[in-house]
Amino acid sequence: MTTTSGFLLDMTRRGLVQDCTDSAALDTHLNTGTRKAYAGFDPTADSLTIGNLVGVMALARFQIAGHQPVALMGGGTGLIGDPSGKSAERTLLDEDEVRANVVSIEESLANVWDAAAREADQAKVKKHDLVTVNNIDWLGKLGYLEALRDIGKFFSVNQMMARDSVKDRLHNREQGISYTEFSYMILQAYDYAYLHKACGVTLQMGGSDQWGNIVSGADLIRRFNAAESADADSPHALNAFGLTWPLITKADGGKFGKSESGAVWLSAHRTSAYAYYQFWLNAADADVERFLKVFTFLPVIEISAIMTRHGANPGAREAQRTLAQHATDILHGHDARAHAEAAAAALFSGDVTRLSLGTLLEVLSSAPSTNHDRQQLAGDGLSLIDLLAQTSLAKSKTEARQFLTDGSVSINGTKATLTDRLGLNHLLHDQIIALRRGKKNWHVTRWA
RNA sequence: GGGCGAGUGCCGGAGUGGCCAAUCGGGGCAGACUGUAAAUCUGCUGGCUAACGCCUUCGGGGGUUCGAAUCCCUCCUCGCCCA
Repeated sequence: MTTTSGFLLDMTRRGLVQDCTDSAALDTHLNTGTRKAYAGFDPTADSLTIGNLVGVMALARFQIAGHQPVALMGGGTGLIGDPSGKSAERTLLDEDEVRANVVSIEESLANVWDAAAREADQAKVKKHDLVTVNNIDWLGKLGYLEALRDIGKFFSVNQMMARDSVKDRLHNREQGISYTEFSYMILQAYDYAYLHKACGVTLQMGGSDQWGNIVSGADLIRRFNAAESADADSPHALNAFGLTWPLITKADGGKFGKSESGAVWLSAHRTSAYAYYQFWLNAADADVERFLKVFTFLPVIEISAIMTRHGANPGAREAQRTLAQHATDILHGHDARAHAEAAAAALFSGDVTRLSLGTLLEVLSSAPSTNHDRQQLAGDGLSLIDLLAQTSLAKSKTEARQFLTDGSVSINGTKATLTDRLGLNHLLHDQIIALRRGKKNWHVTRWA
């Protein structure tokens, strides 16, 4: 076998290894065959967020290294809720909702797997397409008595209680932990055991907060094997590895994954390609190198070269631009990336008048909009103050006046004044007027 | 059940009969500068008005007073202490 599994090395270079069970054995394991690894995702919403992207990228890297990635959708465990890092009991979702979420999430990630496949081709690696599994398919069939007999007996309650995630909740009188959530770790450990036995998965990956769950799974596999065969030291039994990456942080201490408009999602219908591109473009200098390593497929050497150039001329922000381009390419595809860039160019130059109607609408598709009666534009026209108060740009006429006095508002890219009135001549393509407040806040008014 | 204390604008926190739309700080928004960054500086931060000014706000309701966030009654909520 001539695999070039530099997977562990690559992950390490990118700063993506926090903890790893027996790294030497894992390295050998990965270098001596095509392996299967999985990472889990919670379908608690119809889209993953950017925080989940590390896991998605890790699976993609695994594939590019010539292995077989498996994405586990926690359709079953999602019905329960992971107590890790949660200070309060979760609200339970129903099964239909979770199934729909899984479908939506899968769709949003299609581009990532395509991108990974291309990388694999380029690296001339035999690619093994990602497999998606949903744990409701086996957890759903698991009977309660069966679970207690076959799985529960391998778990020590004493050990479970010692977990930080449990301890925190146990010592919190106001937010105790229900038996349901307490059982979560058993289910997750069982997932690994199930995938290990049914599909030959030998590595589970996750964020550092999942370390406990991952180790529990590996333990369970060993215990199953010990119970089944007298020879607990059989090679098969030992082939259950775990790997975690550190939580992604920002240098300024802020929470990673938040933009000014809230969480950054991976589904285009939640966070547009444009907004996604902007999110990465706005990365701080202190963060951009790490982000390049974690969120792009660019070789580490190349990233170093980019950072050297960036250091020489930070104003050009080559690093941020490269990051935004690659990250957007991977998630939304090249076309969407190109549109996002064109949109940014038009929006930040403020020159929207030369854009075609199609481009204009697309560029501003993520901006809020309102519909108006074009009769108002006839004759003397409409006072800009009055209109602003009706849009998302100002919440009252007083505020609108304020912004106009400050010189913060522009009509179709031209600075507006307090006394400006809107007329038919302002219409772009005879149907819309684009208003902007400050540098980045756009609002589309449609006139029919 | 008893005692004490507190509830103010997005948040923290002043104000204890008129000068209070309410000091100040944080946050937010905008302008200048800049690299669509950071830092810094400036302005704004209940609503209406071109403006004088007017209207609605200080836990809810009621009252005293020419006049209340400020005094009284009552209700609600929260914190602390004692049973």
